[in-house]
Amino acid sequence: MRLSQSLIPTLKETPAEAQIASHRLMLRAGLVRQMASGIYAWLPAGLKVLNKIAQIVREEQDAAGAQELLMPTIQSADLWRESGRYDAYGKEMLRITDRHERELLYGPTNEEMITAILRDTTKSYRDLPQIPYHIQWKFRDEVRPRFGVLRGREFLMKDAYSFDLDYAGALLSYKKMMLAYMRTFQRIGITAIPMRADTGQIGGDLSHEFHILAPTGESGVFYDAEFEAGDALGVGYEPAALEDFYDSMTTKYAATDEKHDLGAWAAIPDERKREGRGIEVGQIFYFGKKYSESMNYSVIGPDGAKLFPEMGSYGIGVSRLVGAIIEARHDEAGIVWPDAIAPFRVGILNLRQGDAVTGEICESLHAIFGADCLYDDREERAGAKFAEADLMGHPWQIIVGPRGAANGQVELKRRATGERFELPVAEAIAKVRG
RNA sequence: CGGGGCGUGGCGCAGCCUGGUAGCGCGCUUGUUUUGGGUACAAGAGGCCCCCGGUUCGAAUCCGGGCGCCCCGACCA
Repeated sequence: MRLSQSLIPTLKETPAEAQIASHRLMLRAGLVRQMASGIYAWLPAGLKVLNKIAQIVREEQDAAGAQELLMPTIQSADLWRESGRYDAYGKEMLRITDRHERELLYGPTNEEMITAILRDTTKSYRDLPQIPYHIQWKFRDEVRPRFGVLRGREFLMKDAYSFDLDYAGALLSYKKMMLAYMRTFQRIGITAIPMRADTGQIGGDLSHEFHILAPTGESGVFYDAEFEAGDALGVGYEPAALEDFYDSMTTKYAATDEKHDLGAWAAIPDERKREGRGIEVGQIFYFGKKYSESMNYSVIGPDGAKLFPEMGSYGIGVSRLVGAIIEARHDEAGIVWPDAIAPFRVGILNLRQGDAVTGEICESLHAIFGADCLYDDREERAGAKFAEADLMGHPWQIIVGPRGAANGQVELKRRATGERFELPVAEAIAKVRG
């Protein structure tokens, strides 16, 4: 992609409304534009990040045995009356009336709808277990939207729902999702820690929140340093491995300030105590038969008797993750994207636009990296290009100046560490490719 | 939902108190200059001053109403 032809409206100055780092940087780096309070348009670079995160989430959900589908954003009020949540949900739910005076709503979550779908399509115990999921926009009419996409009203969420025949099955689904989540966050390139949580609005009795560590996080978190060493990508879904993994996640201490237990905390050796701030980017729940019973969803068991499935639900805030990752990964100059989700893996900086030698090298690099690179081919000074590349946070920068170009050398800069290497073009390419 | 604040070119702001035909910096366009960390000079373009109503010879400015947005708190993927 050529920067001169792209729709990436970077800003030199910070818009007045943006208070926290991620919001400022998302606006300045041209990822989003606010369209209304808590409602954002995703511009090309922002959408690339969103899509890359969604793709990792999707791959890990699939690996855990979940199946993707897509439910609508608009739902019927009647569905919510079945579970009793239409009245219970309150003003956060955006209620809509159509031309025939039918009551609709913009979905804040999908337990009712997915239960209705399974109720219509699964009749026998042989049809379960199932873990359907989708990645869809949600709307919650927050009293006070803030922090950019971290607390928007419209947000993109992955929500999965598990349906099992009994408690043991439900617990297994829960454990699979826990592993899928840890694998997902690790692949994205951030540290996330599961913490025991209240079940809130959704109801139930087993739940974990996933917090990623960021100095500006909304909640205080306390955890055992051993979480930092975990490697979920090395864990598979075989029963024994899954069991061990789940135990290791749930027996170590981790809590938000709300649930902090001073007694248990005291038992941890001082050198393993970690305190910080966290941003919640996901939550998983087991809630049993709450919806299957209230919505009269049963399947016929092996003995011919009705059986109400055991359910759980599993959310990841995809759009929130974009903001949360930036909170965790930025410096004074701008964003420091993890490699896996950067909008562009590499930025190419032509320090002397119009020069035949630098131009030729840049064009060839551009041809090689294609959509994975952003070629700064603007008629700008070197300083401006450096500043924008740092702002946009490309993991790698290939800096092509007249000095080195004459000798076939370019400068490779690693955004995260600031390391620079003077290299022949071919070696720079190889290094970026890893 | 309680408390506070703000709406003036794309962005950041001044002007408003003490009405008199709108200004600064950045960005944008053109030219010259510069050429490795947001360059300098010059010439330009761009504004229903959030909306409606009122007061007045005259309203960005005063008065009334509305809408939008932000911040603090309570609440939340």
